Amino acid sequence: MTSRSPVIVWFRHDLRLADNPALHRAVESGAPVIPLYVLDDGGADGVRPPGGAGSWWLHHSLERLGAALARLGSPLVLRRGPAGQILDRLIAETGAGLVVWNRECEPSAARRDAAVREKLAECGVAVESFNGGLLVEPEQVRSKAGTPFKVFTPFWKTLSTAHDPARPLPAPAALKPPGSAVASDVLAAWGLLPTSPDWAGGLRDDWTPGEEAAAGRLADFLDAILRDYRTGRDRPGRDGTSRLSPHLHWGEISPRQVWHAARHRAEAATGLEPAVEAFLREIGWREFTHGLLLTNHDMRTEPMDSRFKALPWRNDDAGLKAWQRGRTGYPIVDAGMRQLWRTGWMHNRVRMIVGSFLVKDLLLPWQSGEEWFWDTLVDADAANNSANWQWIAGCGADPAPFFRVFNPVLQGRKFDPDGSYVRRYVPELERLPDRYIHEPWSAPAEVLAKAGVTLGRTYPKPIVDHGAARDRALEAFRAVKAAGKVAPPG
DNA sequence: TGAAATGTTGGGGCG
DNA sequence: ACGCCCCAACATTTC
Repeated sequence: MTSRSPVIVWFRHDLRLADNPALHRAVESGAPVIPLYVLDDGGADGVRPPGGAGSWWLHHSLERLGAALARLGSPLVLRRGPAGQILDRLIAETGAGLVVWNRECEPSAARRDAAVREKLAECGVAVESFNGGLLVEPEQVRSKAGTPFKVFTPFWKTLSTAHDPARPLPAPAALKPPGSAVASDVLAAWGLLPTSPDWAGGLRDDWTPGEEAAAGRLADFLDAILRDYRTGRDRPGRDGTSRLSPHLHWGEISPRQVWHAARHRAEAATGLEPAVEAFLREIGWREFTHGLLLTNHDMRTEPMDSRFKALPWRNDDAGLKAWQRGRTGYPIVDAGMRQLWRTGWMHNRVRMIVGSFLVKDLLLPWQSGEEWFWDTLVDADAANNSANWQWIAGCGADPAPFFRVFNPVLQGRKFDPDGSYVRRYVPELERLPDRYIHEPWSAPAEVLAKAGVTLGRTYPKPIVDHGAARDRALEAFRAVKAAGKVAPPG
């Protein structure tokens, strides 16, 4: 390959300049660089297109990336359609001799990439791929027996001690543009933003997509939030988590950047080590769920513990709708679902509570929760979303025990003791005293009246009785677990 | 990264 | 002073 023959950098979930191995490789080659993003929203390759909230994020992230690439000298090329065809055409137009990308774990994307690679090889175009999205490639984290870990803790112990995540690569200083301009779609014409109605106001208020904002958020988190992370991360009414999930999902920041920045803090300041450990452990869960995709290709739809296929899920459209819209009558659940609907994100503690409520209290299939989250979360991620739903349903790898049923009142009292989270997202309960904020149905009539609450009118009555629902779930789950058990000898 | 039921303990009121 | 009971606080087990 001559240095005149351009290199195509195919961007996917790596919408950044810094620590981007594929981009770095292209720039190092000295050849002209053509940055490309392909939107395959018809799902021709079998890759699930982003949902509504994800599309909103993608639009803005591409906007930022495009501006940054243009500043460096080679604008981002946007094309729409099946990736293989798009690449063929672009290679024909530009004479590119090398295509580079950072690898994806999601099975249909990996299949697509393998097919593209093979097809390009036949035409004499080289492909190089890199690990840009994980601390360590999942194939490299193995038990002593050489098998993938099924339990998180030993996985993380091995990864964090036996491996040393690579140092982040610098962002390129400049890009050599191709000889002549390459045609690109206009981003606005992709229709990734909502129009009628424009429901993205809450997303705009809470989020700034893009690499610069991601780096800023990491710095703020390390400066101001990390110190109290171990308790603060469980308090949804506070800004106590990193909120990096959408930035990580879209690759605006890499886990290696996060890892090294956090480790550096732990070395520079005393007393931070436990907080850094707790935080990086969460990054570890991301690694773990991505690795699961390698051996569980249908993790999105099929329970990893196949006994759960027999679970007698209910069919209850009204219940599902009440859950989706935050009208279950349980304030902490409704606050969570409304935070999701309004801002495209939900605090992790509350994700567990609403997940438990859907799967255990309503006995509705975890897949319906997965689908709703896919459409509404800005950080919706094939690995995390599926694995975490399976975790809460009890059918995943290293799952929550089936008998662990969250009590929405106790969880509310414990993690939102002053009711600030509920009041922010369920304003019709704003004036209820703390004592009743998580269980309005047990407030005396005069307290409700004084707070302007009429149950069943201004705020729903609970759609299920938690105690009874818990018993129902335990019975259903116990039967399923027992059915698959091998009878003990004797 | 639970909750509820059940068991244990120890202090204090009281006869 | 002592035994008895009550019950909160904590620990254990069970789902």
